[in-house]
Formats: sequence, C-alpha cells, structure tokens
Amino acid sequence: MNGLPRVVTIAWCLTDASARGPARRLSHAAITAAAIEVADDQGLGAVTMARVAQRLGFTTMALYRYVSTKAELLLLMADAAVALPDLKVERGEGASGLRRWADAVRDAHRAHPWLAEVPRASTSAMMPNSARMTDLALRALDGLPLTAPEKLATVLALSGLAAFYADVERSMAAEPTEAIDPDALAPFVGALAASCPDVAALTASGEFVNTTGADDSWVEQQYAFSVAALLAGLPSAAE
Amino acid sequence: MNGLPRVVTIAWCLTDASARGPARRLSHAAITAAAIEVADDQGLGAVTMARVAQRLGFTTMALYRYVSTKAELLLLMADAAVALPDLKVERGEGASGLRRWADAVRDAHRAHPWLAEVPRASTSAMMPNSARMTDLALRALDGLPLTAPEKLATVLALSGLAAFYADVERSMAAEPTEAIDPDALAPFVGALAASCPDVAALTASGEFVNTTGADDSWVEQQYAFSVAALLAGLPSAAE
DNA sequence: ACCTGAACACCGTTCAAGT
DNA sequence: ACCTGAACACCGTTCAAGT
Repeated sequence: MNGLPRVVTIAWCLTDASARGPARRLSHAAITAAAIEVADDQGLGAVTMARVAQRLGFTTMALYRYVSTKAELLLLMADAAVALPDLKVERGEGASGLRRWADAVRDAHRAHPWLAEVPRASTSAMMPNSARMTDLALRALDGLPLTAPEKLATVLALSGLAAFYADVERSMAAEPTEAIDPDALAPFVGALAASCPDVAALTASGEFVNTTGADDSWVEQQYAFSVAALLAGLPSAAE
Repeated sequence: MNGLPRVVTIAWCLTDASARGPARRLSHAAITAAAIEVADDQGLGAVTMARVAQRLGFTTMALYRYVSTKAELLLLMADAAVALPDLKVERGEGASGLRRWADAVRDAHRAHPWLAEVPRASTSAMMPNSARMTDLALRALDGLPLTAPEKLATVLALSGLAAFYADVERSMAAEPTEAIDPDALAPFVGALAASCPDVAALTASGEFVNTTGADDSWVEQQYAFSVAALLAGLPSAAE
C-alpha cells in the first residue's frame, strides 16, 4: 500500500498551500508553461532545468522547491500539453465521436511535437487532462456493446495511433528528407532485392523510400486509414 | 539531391573496408552488441559512450571512429534489436500472418524494452532488419485488395500498436505499481467525480486505477483486442 | 519556507597528439 | 588510419548557507 504519486496530487491541486514562510514566487503552472515554451521552440532536448529557470528569471535550484525531479516536470508538461481542445462528444455517439476524438489527440501532438518523446509513465493516466480526455472517449463509447476493458483498449489504441502517426510526421519533418539521388539509391536497391523482394518492389515504384522530397499527405491518409480500420473492426473484435 | 544516410550504408555493409592503416580492432557489430547489452541490463539511460567503450575495453573516443554520433549508435541498436525472429509467413496469408507478425514485433520489444525509447527517425525504415520485417508483412498482405499505401499503413499501424502496448507494459513494470491505499485514493476519486464521471465510475469499480497490485494479463488482452479490431476492419476501411 | 552559490559526478563531442 | 589523453561546454542533483 502506498499513496498517490506526488505529481498526481500536484496536478490535481490536492496539496495544501504551505502557509508559513515567505510567499512563493514561482508556481507549478508557471514552471510548466515555461518548460513547454522551451520545448515548443527548441525541442525537448533543450528542456533543461537551467534553461527553464533562466526563462523565469530564477536560479536552476529554485525549481526543486516545486518539482522533485526532472521526470516530474516532464509529466506536468505532457499533461498540460493535452489540455482539452474544443471538442464536444455526444454520449454514446460511437465511431464518429471517436474519430474526432482521435483527431483532437493528434492535434495536441502536432501542436507539441515533443509529446511522443516524453517517456511514458503509468502515472500519466491519472493526470487531470489525460483523465479528462479519456473521459470524453468513454462518453462516446457509452452504451456500446463492449466490456470496460475493451473500451479502455479502444481508447488506448486510438490515442496510441494518433501519437504514433504524429511522431512519424515529426520525424519526417526533423530530417528534411531531401530527395535521394537515384544513383546513391542504387546499391541500396540492390541490397534490398536480395532479402526484401516486396519492399524492393515498392522502392522501385517510389512508394517506399521518398525520392521526391517532402510529402505530407500520405501520413494523413495512413493515419485516417488506420483509425478507420480500428473503428470498423470494433464490433467483430468484441465477439 | 543527396546520398543515403551514412548509418544506412553502414548497416547494409555498403561501405568499402578501408584498406590502409592499422587493422581495425573494433567493429560496428561489436559496438552495437555492447550497447545493447548495456541497455538490456541497465536501461537505455545507462547507454553512454563511455560505458559502451569501457565494456569493450576501449577509450570512449575510439567509438567515434565507427559512429559519428550517439544517435547513429541508437539507430544501429534499434535495428539490431529487431533481428528476424523465427517467423514464417505465407505469401498472401492475410490476417493470421499479420497477427503472428505483430506478435513477433511485440516480442522484440519485450526482449528489449528500451526499443520504444529510441527516438524514431525516418531513416529507421531503411535499416536492414526493419526492412526485412516490413517485407514479411507485405508478403502476408500480397494479393489482398489494398493499395500500396494502404498496405504500408497497415504495417505501420500494427507495428505501432505492438510497440505501444509493449511500452505500456514496460512503464508498468518500471513503476512497481503497488496497490494504492483506498484512503489515499479518496481525494483523487473526489476530484475525478467532478470533471470525469465516466472515468470516476471505472475507478470506483477498480477498472481504471490499479488498486490490486501487479496485473499483467490486461495489457495482453487489450493488445490482442486492438490488433483484432484493426485486422477485422481492414476490408471496410479500404472501401 | 523560499531561494541562492558552490560543488559533485557525470554527459557528448572536439582536437591535437601518439603509433 | 586507428586509438588515446586532455579539455570543453554542458547536464541533473546535493547541500549548506543566506533571508
């Protein structure tokens, strides 16, 4: 037996404000917001206790009054980044609501491309915004012929797909993916032909390795296709 | 226009062995293997240029003769970790083959729980073992009424789901998830009730927050359910 | 009780030097 | 050409000290 993770009580504001001593000049919200600014601007790798503190005009060590570890700060950032979008879901709406819900999750990841880089922690699900997002999805699933674990699996899988494709998009944007010179590609195609006939065929037709430069739409289509498949398959998976 | 990423040519052994100078006393394979040992033993966070070199009996800087950056080493590790399992897939086998394929991907992630932590790079798809895995899945999909992008989406989504659930499993194992004291849970349930009625209901029935200690089987069931739904929904998503 | 300054034990990566 | 030693500019986190 043990208590709630400390960061959960922080995020839900379940901790009593300490009464004694000098007034606090920082706050979890301010620290989290500053860290998100850094991550949005320069990537998660640039999120440093020193850099966050500097942006707030404080010393690095001042942060440790509010956060006991950098991992805790990352959890706060991740939860703040999935703050509820403008999304209304009808109770029992089903597939159409879930599709819009997945799009909202994806939008959050697009707005904060570093989200997928934050190490997953089992605590995440108990954080307020994550819980609210889950709640919306469960609302859409209400009344459907699925067990509770099946509903949770649906929610997890959908958010997993949304996060996954958003991260694919991020990784493509990160490496500018200039078109690869066909001459440079030749030895690679040769190696492929030997052990990967099906991939080699796709590569030859230009559908595997991107030889034409940036190409945004296909990730969108693949995401839409995957979500559509998952949603369409729910009834038969439940049998 | 530019050439193949350097790490791709390394992984496919497309670089000419340098002839002149002292014989090389290290190799990419040895370095990658040592790094994987470190990651398996102590987690990806413990993978340090210094620690890898030490395990091999070399100086840290010796590694930079073989790898131009730590990110490159991580790519080599990730690809080596998905080395082909003992998996036969019939051409055009369809759903049953894809399910076993997804299980194989998941097994790789279970054997190397740090896999999901390796930052995704667009280069990954061109690495040899990744390509071979993709090839197997395409083999199972051959002849099905799906376009090439739809087939790739299926492969991506399946591997995404396998990786996702393996990472969920890892994160649960990382935080020992002792049962949470009901008394400590009470204020959390109270907060939930206000903004998350559906999640609160699940929590009350013990299906959301784990209040009973370790619980492996539900991740397995949720993974199986998600994959089943995705596979079952393929035909209707393709229409 | 907050916040600071100095310090510790690390990182990845560079560069000139040895062989 | 390989490999080493020393150095650089960082990290997260600690601890004692100020207010």
